[in-house]
Amino acid sequence: MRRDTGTAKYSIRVVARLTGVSADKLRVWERRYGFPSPERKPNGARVYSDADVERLRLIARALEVGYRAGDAVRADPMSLKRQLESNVRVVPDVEESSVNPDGAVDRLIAHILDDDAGATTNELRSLANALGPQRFVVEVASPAVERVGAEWRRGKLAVRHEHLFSTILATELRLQHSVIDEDVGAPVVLFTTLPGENHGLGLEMAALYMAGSGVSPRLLGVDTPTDQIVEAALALEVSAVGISISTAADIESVEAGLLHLRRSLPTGVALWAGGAGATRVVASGVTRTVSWVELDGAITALKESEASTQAS
Amino acid sequence: MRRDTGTAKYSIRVVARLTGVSADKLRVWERRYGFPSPERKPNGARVYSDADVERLRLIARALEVGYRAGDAVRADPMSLKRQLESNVRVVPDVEESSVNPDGAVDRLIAHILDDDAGATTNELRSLANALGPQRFVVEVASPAVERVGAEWRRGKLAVRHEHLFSTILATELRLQHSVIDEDVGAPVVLFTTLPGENHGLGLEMAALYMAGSGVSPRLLGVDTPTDQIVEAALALEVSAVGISISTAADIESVEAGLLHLRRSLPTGVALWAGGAGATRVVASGVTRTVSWVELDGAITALKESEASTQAS
DNA sequence: ATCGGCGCTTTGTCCAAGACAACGGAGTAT
DNA sequence: ATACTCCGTTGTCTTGGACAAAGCGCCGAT
Repeated sequence: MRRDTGTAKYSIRVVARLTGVSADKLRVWERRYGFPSPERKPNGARVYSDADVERLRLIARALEVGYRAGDAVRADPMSLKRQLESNVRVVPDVEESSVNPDGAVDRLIAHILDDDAGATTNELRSLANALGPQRFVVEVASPAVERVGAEWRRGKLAVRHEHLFSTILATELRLQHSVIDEDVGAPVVLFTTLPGENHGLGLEMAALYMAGSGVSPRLLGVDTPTDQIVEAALALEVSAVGISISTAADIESVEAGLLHLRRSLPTGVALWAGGAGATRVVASGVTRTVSWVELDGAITALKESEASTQAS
Repeated sequence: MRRDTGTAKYSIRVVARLTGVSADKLRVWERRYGFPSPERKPNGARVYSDADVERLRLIARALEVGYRAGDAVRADPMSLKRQLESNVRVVPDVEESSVNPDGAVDRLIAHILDDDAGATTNELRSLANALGPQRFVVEVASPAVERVGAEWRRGKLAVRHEHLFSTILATELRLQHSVIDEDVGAPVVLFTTLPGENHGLGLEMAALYMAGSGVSPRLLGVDTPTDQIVEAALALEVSAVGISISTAADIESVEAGLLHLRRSLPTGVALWAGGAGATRVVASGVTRTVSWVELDGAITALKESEASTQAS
């Protein structure tokens, strides 16, 4: 992302906020381990790059999982990334210090009940750093959204709690997303909702999930007319279009919208229907991606067909 | 507060958190003005007392109102307290900066027309970094939103362009917001929209603007029932509630909602109506903040009343 | 084999003094 | 009045050093 016109530069304070690594730590790591060694302004002030921030986030993740600072900072970023993705706990058992997605949702609910936006944000951020994009979406964000809905139906949470949580989670999802670098050759997928559908959290989660698995998501916001979806898909030359459908959606208009989309989109462009409301979708030519595993399958299939057509 | 020993002791880090005065500032004030001059642990680490924290809070409030640091730190605490209670504003309010969006908005429109999300993001980010939160909102974000609406009405931009731009701008606004740290003692303001209102960009802009001017905004998302707004306001102990109203809003239900809010909220809690649709609002007890200057005025008034009532 | 001490190492935070950019006020020239 | 320069103020950044807490590894005793 954004590497064409001179990469973004960050001061030490901004990097500290973006990565959760204190300014003191950044300096002492530089002194001891040689990374990060940012450029300097004429007066000596450190100027960090996007690449620095990205690698620092990786390191922050490693630390949360149990790596030792020196090892994580000195490690080769690529292999470190592989290590983290292979999901291997370096520290064997660990009385589940901070990385316990199960208790995490409980903690989040408690913070929301307290109307404590700051604590909720902190919890989400450290979880996101520890787990990485995909696990964060699958193990935290998605269950938390369901749980909030359930607690609301049980009457334990008020509407305002749900609103507050949605806002905070959406912010965190976008923040995480904005830091991920895009692969240049990655297939592009357009995410949006049909007219009348105003629930956008599913889009944000899907987008972050994709961004972490080598796909370039493009968000078009909610409540988009079908012809506009088609136009955007053509203009962006996307490989697939993802539609998020909530439980509250009117199934008939959804079906109609999906069929219209399927007819209007080029056959080479896949059409995915995700979200809790997508279980009811039966339209042909539409891939249902209700669970994250299914979404994963769709991504894999997309990449494969991409690779094969590209070979021609 | 006991005599010699036994009072609570705080490390520099804790004091920074407690008072909102950064550790750097604490040290440099000590060096320059002689206060605070805490005791030391054998190894030299500073140990602050309750009295230090109390006086620092006072100083922080004085700074907020416009005192110069050196004066406030050196001032006798008792007379400083009296000064603050007498509700005198030292610094006159801010002169409105000249609205000069350069060609930035034009460039943004061009990028949106190209469906170029990356370039749009780049442009927005560098503008935000260059201008700072408030000027970014006033001189870029706000005019750009208006301009996109105008171009859409002229038929130059399609709905999808507007959706795309809204998504990107909202992301950037939240990103900028997340980098700002909150003042501890800052008044809290709740931002949301009334039921039926789904346009949230105004909220994001207002929130970022506020965050840059010493107020802690709390976003509650769009389309919130009035009783939920009231509950949230009470739970968060906010000083004001900001309602964003778009041009498309139904003026009658808006008026009804505002009146209901005004009746249900404590009299001490201000009620602001902002956004393009707020020009038509006539409800009494509601402060109209249609322009950014008006919002500034409301913020100033809020801080003043805050400072005077806090003298308990 | 397991457990409890005991040093060595790692790591994060704190310290001191200095530098400087951003800002505002005061004085001066146009 | 307006614009300009100069200077004091203020907050944040810098370096390199110090150290406490926690982690880690080793060793001997049970």
